[in-house]
Amino acid sequence: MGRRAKIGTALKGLMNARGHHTWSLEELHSELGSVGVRADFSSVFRAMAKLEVDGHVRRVELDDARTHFEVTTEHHDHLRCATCGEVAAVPCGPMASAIEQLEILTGFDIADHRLVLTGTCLKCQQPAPQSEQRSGATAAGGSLVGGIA
Amino acid sequence: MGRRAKIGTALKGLMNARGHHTWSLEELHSELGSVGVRADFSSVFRAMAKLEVDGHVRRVELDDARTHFEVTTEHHDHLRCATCGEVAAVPCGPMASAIEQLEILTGFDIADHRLVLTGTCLKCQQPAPQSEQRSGATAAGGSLVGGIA
DNA sequence: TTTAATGCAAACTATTTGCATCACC
DNA sequence: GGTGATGCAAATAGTTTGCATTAAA
Repeated sequence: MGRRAKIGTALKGLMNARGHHTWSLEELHSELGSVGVRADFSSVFRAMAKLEVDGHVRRVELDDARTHFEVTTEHHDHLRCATCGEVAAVPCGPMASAIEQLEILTGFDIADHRLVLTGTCLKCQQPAPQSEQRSGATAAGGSLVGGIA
Repeated sequence: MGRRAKIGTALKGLMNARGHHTWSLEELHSELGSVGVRADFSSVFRAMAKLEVDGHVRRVELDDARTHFEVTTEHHDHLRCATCGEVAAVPCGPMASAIEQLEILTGFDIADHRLVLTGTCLKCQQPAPQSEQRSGATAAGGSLVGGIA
């Protein structure tokens, strides 16, 4: 088996340490650096590919043009704040009946779905009490939905 | 204004001639060719950018890694057959209550959503009567949903 | 003449791969 | 020694831009 799985391990640790969060390869790479693990970008890429195959992470398509990853949990959808960039996980339970209706309507046998919601999070709806703005998807957040992980 | 809007016009014609369909730049480029209009890829790119700004087309993010376009109609979501690649439009009405629930649940003010469904279309659910399989998103289809355009 | 459209080539971004090397069993 | 992990560099894929040219008002 693997004799030197340092990067993969570090990546898993990193991702698990942050609660729900989605990561681009670039974010993973640079965060890894700031945790003291130097690694080539391609190594991060390959480690993530492996983690994906092994089922530890899942590929997430936001509308970012780049691939994001998240730790594998039960299926859920994503809600992104257009202001601060925070990505929250939302349960997809509320979608169930909509999907059922769509199956009837279209005759498709729907196997999977991907929902990306865009909006404004609670914090950013405030008149900015102490300038809570950010621009990357670097929030520690995800706390909005407790029943997910 | 434009003095020579040939490509843009041809593109609009092409897209309108096909009912609902989503197009990648590559598809647009090659289809344009087979309709007899030679154009550089970058010209197609720019023409589409213009059509988008002018509101004639809309950018669609499937999970394809490439950008797709569709003629602007009322907001709807997309359902892709995993077998034949056909992309159908589905009304997003059934989503309304789900989104409402999610707003309450998360506190987000949801402004927009994007839903991509994956499944098997009616044709491909059959035992393949006369081998109806394709692999690109080249269906003339979209007829499944009448109330869309 | 002025302006937008076009073609060609090249830059860019993000991802992916080839290959030699390295660490660990 | 053998196998997988890693780093470095380069290839890809898709998109986008710079620039000179062309066509129409």
